[in-house]
Amino acid sequence: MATNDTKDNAELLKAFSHPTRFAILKELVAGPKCVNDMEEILPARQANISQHLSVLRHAKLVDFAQDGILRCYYLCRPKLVTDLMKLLDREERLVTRSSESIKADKKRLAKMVNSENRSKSKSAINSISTARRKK
Amino acid sequence: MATNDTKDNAELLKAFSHPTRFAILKELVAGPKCVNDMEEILPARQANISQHLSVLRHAKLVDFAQDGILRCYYLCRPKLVTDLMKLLDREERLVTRSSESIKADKKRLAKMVNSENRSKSKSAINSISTARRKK
DNA sequence: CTATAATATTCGAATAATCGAATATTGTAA
DNA sequence: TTACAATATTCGATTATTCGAATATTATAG
Repeated sequence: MATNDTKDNAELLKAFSHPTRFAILKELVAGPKCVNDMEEILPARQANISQHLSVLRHAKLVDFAQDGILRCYYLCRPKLVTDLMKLLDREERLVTRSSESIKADKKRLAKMVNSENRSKSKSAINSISTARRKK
Repeated sequence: MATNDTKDNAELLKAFSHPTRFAILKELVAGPKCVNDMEEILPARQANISQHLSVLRHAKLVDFAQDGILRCYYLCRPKLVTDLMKLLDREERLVTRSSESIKADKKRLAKMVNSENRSKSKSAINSISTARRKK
């Protein structure tokens, strides 16, 4: 059961989560670009862009092809990046829930779990919280 | 044409990009939870979880319903969160590109742009870089 | 070789994020 | 009321990020 790549996932998202790096990725969605080109477009200095590219490289989000003196950067996981961008462009109405609707959910969930496995210990059918404070 | 929500997007992703916050979101995908419940599951102290929940709240990723003394947190943009999780679970083979393939791309792109609008200035059909250094 | 353009790296200083300890708040039961 | 359980907030101290300036590297033209 593959859990806890949580840390890796969080780390990957951290690479996305700086305005300049995000902008770089957005640029690269449109096609490969040299640092040259990026400097024209982004409000950041050469060294800084280089630093951010290095972060993106370590996150395995970009790579580059060298052409003489130029380095042309491209997305090395283009689907991940473009799909993430699309996700973020989507609008989603904010859900609001009442504690009653949540309790109803828990009841439903408990029932399902129950009918799937009648030998497990049951809990939290009426209480909204299933936990007791730690020692 | 809506550009530069870049900063907002980066900020949203920053909310995701801490291991504890990511873990909280993951928990909430399975259903609403009280802080109580989270403390049981996560390797973090009460105050810290509260702090992270506050960050998530400001990012409008979670909200809570109060039931007496309990606060039951839930995802207020569940689709965004679950779809993002799914994206991250996907595997994508890393693309590698040669500078030749990139040049070919640029040529193709230039041709398309050209045939769409013949009056725009053309550039960078043969050079991999389209930019000149700033002053 | 040498000069140069493109890019990377190093190094501090400034800023931001994180966490625990202590304390505050709040709803309810007694 | 008072006490208590659940949660939030505040406050520093620690650590991590970020950025610019200066410098280094590297490929090529001459």
